[in-house]
Amino acid sequence: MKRIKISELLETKGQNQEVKAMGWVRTKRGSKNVAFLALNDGSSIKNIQVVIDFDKISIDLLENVHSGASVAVVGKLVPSQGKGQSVEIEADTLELLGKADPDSFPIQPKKHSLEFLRENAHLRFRTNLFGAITRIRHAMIFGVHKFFNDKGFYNIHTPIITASDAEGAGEMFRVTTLDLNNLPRNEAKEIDYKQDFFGRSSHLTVSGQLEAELAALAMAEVYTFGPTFRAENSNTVRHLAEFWMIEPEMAFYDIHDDMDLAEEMLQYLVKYALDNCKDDLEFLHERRTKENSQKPQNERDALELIDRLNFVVENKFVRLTYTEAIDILKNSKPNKKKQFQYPVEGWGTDLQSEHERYLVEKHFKKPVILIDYPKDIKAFYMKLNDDDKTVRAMDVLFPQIGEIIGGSQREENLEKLQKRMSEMNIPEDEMWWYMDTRKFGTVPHSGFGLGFERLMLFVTGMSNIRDVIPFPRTPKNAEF
RNA sequence: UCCUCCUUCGCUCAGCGGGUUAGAGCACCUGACUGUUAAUCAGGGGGUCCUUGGUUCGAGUCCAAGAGGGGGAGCCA
Repeated sequence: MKRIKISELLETKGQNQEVKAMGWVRTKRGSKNVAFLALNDGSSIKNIQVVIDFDKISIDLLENVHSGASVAVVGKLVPSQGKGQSVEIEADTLELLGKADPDSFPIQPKKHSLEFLRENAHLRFRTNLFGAITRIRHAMIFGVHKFFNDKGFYNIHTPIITASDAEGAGEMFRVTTLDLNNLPRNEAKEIDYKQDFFGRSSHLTVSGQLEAELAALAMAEVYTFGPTFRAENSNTVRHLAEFWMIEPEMAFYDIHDDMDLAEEMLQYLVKYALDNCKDDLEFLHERRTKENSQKPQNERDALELIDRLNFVVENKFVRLTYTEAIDILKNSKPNKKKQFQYPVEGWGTDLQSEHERYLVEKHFKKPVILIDYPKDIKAFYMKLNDDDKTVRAMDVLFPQIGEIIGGSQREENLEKLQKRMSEMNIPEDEMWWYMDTRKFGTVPHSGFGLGFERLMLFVTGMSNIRDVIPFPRTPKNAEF
């Protein structure tokens, strides 16, 4: 007999038809004549109730059925006599597939701390919370590809191992097959990477952008969606050493087209979650609301989760220049009252996260896109404005997350690019292939990077990035 | 990397200003209960109080170092 997914069973009318369900027991409740199993198979946040009548099934069979055990049930799908569900299965046979010894199985039908579940990341999929996050994560991945496919973008697999360490997006993980106990040296006593696997020094990618640019300057509109690695010693709720990044790159787009695309994409993806993950979002909404009610008034969310998502879908993002932002911040109450840890003094320094949070959460109360940053605090490939002081960079700032997107119009003029590279000590000879696109048929083009897990934080309302990726990689942690 | 807090049965947490046999809820086991909704009620078992060293007549409690973890900051997506 063929198994039917629980999500499908829950949508079906109970008409005494014989069905088979397989899954993991969430809870077991019993009384003298009858027992109830809440069964889950990952297809939905909802469980199906299995009714065990001791006249039909021996009570001994239930001896090893505890939370976490896997079972196969064959029985009749009937309308439920109880209140919490519309249908249930009256079991005719119950087969224990795998027991879960309650003395050692760590996931119990109760609230666990997120820290505890992180240490049990191999089993945390078995909880309502991580089931919901996992389904939403899948939907968002699918939504990303659908968005770009519908717009005629091509997906490009950019390399995960790269030999260019010129980009400066962050510290890199070295990739090598050299014997670390016996490193080959050249005449200058330096490590001789000529003898390494690729014949040169190589690393895990920190961004697919440069390669995506190469593709965009032929295919016009492309995007990458792949793993990205940063060997920075960042210990925060917003950083991972291994994360997934979405990087579109578009020929013939200027910075304004770039911002339009970023805004459209974020709204599309949030709406995609609202439309496709209703049950899971409602669960997360409830959870966050409960959590909120236990916080002091001034730390509570202004909007509840689903309202916050709707708000982003329905409202235009605010756009302003870095210079305008500095003016607002300089004249802001917290700055005058010296409540910022880093006072806003002059033009030219980067904004601290407290400043970004003030703009988004207090001043505008909307997502904000900042443009035209000072050139000295941004990367070499960003297009210089006519003022010679600022570049056509844009950052999208979100409530509670901070920077969710960083992007720019790229410098397409060869001479200007070379000048910036020499100013910033980027070796041109390693980047000959990048320069070639500016030599041959260069065009204005733009792109941005979206940290997928940061989007997941926003959509799920979770507060730690380690909880929105199945197996987080952070400093001192690569378990599982 | 810096600042700060935490580590007590399987889980979540109490534990006073050092002083008898270290507590509770959940889970587990036993029993009760006419179909329960993280069922309920009664009883039971379960602890190298993170590790090492120190102070003390006496340390879960105080001090030091180490390990692991949380939160904040920096770097960024």
